[in-house]
This record gives sequence, structure tokens and C-alpha cells, in this order.
Amino acid sequence: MTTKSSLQPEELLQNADLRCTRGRLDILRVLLAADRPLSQDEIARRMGRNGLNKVTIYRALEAFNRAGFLHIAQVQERIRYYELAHRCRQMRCHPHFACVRCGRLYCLHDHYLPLIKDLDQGFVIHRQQIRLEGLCPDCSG
Amino acid sequence: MTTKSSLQPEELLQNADLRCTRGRLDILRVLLAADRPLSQDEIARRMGRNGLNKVTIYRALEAFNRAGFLHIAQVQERIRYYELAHRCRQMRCHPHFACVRCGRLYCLHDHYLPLIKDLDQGFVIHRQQIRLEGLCPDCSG
DNA sequence: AATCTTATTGCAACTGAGTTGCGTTTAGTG
DNA sequence: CACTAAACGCAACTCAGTTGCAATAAGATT
Repeated sequence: MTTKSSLQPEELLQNADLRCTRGRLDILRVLLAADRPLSQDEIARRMGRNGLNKVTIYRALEAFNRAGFLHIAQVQERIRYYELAHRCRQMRCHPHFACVRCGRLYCLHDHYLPLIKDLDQGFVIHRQQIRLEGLCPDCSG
Repeated sequence: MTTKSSLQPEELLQNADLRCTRGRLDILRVLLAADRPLSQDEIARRMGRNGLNKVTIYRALEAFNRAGFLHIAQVQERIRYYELAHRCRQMRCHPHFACVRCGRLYCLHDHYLPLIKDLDQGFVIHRQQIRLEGLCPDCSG
């Protein structure tokens, strides 16, 4: 959320009114050292033998996410949604809007963004997807 | 994929060398009538009492996806990936690149797109996410 | 330092979307 | 009508993520 908040694990926790336990500090250290988003499983593995129970890790991540200094990359829902591919451009689907309250998924057929370009050598793009998250008209009233 | 291919269920199947069974035609009719991406469960419900087994629906959707005229909206992976929120802008995370071959998820910190605007009245955006899918340098060689 | 409150943790059992194996049915060709 | 491979149904499975509850331990208070 914030671009220049502190990156000290202790401060992150204190600012969010969370307790500075060894386990949570370890999780944060792992995430700070990571160069890409990690799954629960990867986090656990990188914590080594002094690792936490997976339930505890999930609950910590949930707390961090609520506090706003951790993001869940890509998507909330476990469920896949399917749609016909007409109305999609080459490599670009129309964006989708997911309502965080009612869970509905809307198509934004009229709101294309340009395709990202100038990626590093070697990346071959098959598809670009855009997802908006927020409140839909029914739920924002 | 294509913008102006036929929308006749029969043609979609024939062009893809798939058999025109009643079940698959029903799935396509449901998807054509839908105004948003649907989950397997929603598709099954909309097919009514002459519905298919859920495994069969999954396999049909998989075949449609392989043929290219159906998209899986938003995401492939069942697993969630977590990352700290620094280096994200207000409402916009940096894009991610998911390699379809090795499964790795890369952060594209230097490739922001503008925030989508001019949404219909009532939509409140909390966050915009961008995901690219394709082959990473390790896998495209 | 001892006590207290409540956040954090671990364990076991659960949930449910999606998958796999395998035997049966059926579309569509010959 | 026969044949072959695609499509289908069923039962059992996988496994990321969740829930309930009792045990532990921050850290504030006395």
C-alpha cells in the first residue's frame, strides 16, 4: 500500500499493533529477502527447522494482509471462472472487476489497457490479464 | 482469441474438431448467454436437470480452453502467492509474469500501466492487478 | 517479579474445487 | 451396421486453505 514505509520487521508489526513473535519476524524476514511472491509452502520451507505450523503461517499472512503491508498476488478466489474468448483481443482479455463484498465478477469490455512491452530479453508473452478489485454499484451504495 | 469467429455452438465445436454432443452444446449455450465469467458450479446449475457430471464439465472446459475459444478468467493456479506491499503504488501492484512452463512468478517492478478509469457509476476501485502469462527466459530458449 | 489479558500457536479434523482411473456410452466415419 | 476414439459417469482421491479448541506466551498492569 505505502511506498516508503519502514521495512524493519519489528516496525511493521508494531505499527500494525501485532505482537513481535519470533515466528512472525521470521516470516517477514523471509518475505523481505524474497525476490518474488511466495506461497505458504515456500515460506515454510525457507523458514527451515524452526518453522511454524502451516495454520499459523496462514493466520499470520492473513493478519499482515489485513494490516495492509502484505499483498496476495494475483487473486483471492480459489474458484476458476470461465468465459468464451470472443470479445478478447489478441493476447489481451478485457479486464474484470471483482467485487470484494458480493463476490461477483464483472466484464469491462470497453476498458482495454495497452499491452506491456519492453520486457527483459527472453520473456514471451502469451496473454495479459487485468483484474480490478473493489465494490460494485450494488455494494458501494 | 479471435475477435470475429462464429458464435454458433456447433461451429465452435466443429472448427475445433470436437464432437457435437448435447452436453457440450448446452455448456456453450450457457456460456454464450452469460454476461460474465461463470464457475463450473454456476454452469452446472444453469444447465438444469439435464446437466452433466461435474468431471465431464471440467473436461469439456479444458478442451474448449485448449481449442482456444474459451478463457479461464483471471488465474490458473490454485495456490496463492504473498508478497510485501512496499514497491506497490496506491491501488496498483506491479505486474506479475507467470511462466506457464515452470510455474515461476516474476515481479515486473518497472512496468506499470495506468489505472483504468471512467468505470460506470458506482464502481469503487480498491486495487488493480496485472498478470502476464507466457514463457520466462529459462523456458523460452 | 508475579499476575493478567488476549494475541498467537499447534493439532486434528474438516472443506471443497479440481483431478485421476477406469469402465461404459455414443458421435460420427466407413 | 460395425468400428474407433471421443465423451461421459462414478468413486475415490488430492491438497491448499479453514475451523474449533485447548495450550502457550507477548507485553501491559500491578
